[in-house]
Amino acid sequence: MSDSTLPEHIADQLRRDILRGKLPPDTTIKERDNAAELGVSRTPMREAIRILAKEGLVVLRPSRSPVVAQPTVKEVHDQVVVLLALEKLSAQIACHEATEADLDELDSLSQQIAEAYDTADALDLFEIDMAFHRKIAEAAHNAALADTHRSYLARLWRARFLSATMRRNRERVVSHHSAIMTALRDRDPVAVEVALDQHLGNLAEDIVAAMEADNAARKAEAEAPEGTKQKGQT
Amino acid sequence: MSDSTLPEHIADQLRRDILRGKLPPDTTIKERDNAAELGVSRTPMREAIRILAKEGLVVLRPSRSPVVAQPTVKEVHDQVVVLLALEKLSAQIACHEATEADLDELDSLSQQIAEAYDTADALDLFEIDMAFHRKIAEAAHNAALADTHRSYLARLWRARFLSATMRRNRERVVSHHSAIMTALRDRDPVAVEVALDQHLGNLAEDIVAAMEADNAARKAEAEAPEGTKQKGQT
DNA sequence: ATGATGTTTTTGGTATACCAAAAATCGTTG
DNA sequence: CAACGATTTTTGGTATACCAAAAACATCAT
Repeated sequence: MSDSTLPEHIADQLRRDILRGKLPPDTTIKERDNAAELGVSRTPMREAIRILAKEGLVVLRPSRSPVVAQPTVKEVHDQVVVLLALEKLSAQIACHEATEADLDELDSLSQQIAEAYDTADALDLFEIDMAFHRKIAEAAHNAALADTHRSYLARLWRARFLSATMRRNRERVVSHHSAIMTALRDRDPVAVEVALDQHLGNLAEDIVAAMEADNAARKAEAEAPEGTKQKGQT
Repeated sequence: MSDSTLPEHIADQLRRDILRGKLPPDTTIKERDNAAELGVSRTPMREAIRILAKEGLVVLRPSRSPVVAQPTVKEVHDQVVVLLALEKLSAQIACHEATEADLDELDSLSQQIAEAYDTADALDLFEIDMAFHRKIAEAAHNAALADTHRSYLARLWRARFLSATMRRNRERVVSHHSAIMTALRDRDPVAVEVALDQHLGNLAEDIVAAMEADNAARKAEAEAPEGTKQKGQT
């Protein structure tokens, strides 16, 4: 994923910090300070910020410091709807476009998830799961579709991560994945749509629940800071 | 559409030039020269180029001048597939989310097209048509969906324009639009899907035909250039 | 004390200068 | 004459300097 260009590196760095919660929502990203902190100039930092803005992770305000985006529940829900639609479309197209190699790779990924489910670290597991879904999009052999799907997957990283760590359910995930796989193997567009609806249909509400829990936790923490509440951050 | 920021203005300018064919595919966009030409500095020009790159209108190459993208027929076709899917999704959601005001606006746009079809300039007409389809996406009240849809609409501007100017068919367009409208008024997701399939289903092949014709024309011209080609590229 | 207003400071927007990598050109040599 | 290589030139990448708008702050008048 890491491009070799400096702004991409910076963007990757910031993205990680944002998605992992190190930079909580509403944190200002001052291009001067952040650039200095990373030992780079404002120009590439600026470009990196634009990349993240395009991804929806930070919001730009005219003549004001960009801030880490705080997506509302509705916004995330809306994005999940689009992600689901894109993935369903991908899977349908994949029914007549996927190569055997694609299906084998999907099998492999699905198997990896099943094997690693109990042993692996949640983060690693999550990466494999993302790879599985990304691969479905790629199996349609439609570059635009895969691109847009990947973009949504990335944008929803944090929300999906929250949801996934909250309710891990091995049986559900594994059986859903295998249902998707058999439908793809059968190249049956209807079955694949059903399977995906099943698997991702609850994703929206899971994510909503996870976000609300997270918001509540964050709010509680904000209201009871340890000791003195100094104004002014940094 | 015009944002008030300088890079956006530059991007708009370049986008027009590219989409209208003033900057044909494979033209290099040298940030120094182009910036000087517009009387701005390299920094905003650079940013503008990145915007267009994100939209797929120009391709960036490491340590090389960006060039105007020359999308292959397959690439455009793939994009049309996604656009169609997004618009169908929008319309389906709009069936239970659209307000009366949304529907009225759609009516108005659809009417404008019918009225202006024979009198208006093809470009104006096309703008209205784009507004109609964009409004469908907006009627779903899903910001992410509308955004992505708009991005595809913009990206396919040139291809759709080629296709539209090539085969103008008043009856077809008008009746299709009214079919879409009635389906939306009835808030009937199935009917709206049928109507959109009808309207946009042939779009893919229309565009393919138009692009092939355009490519042939361009190729013929390139093989018989009129006289001197000055200090150009390639 | 409070609100308005002027000043200072912060910060993003833009221009420009400098650098390094990659082409293209030209000269040299086998 | 061709092919290889050094040099020059082109061009994007990066750093920095300057500017303007907006927010924060302080001061003054009511």
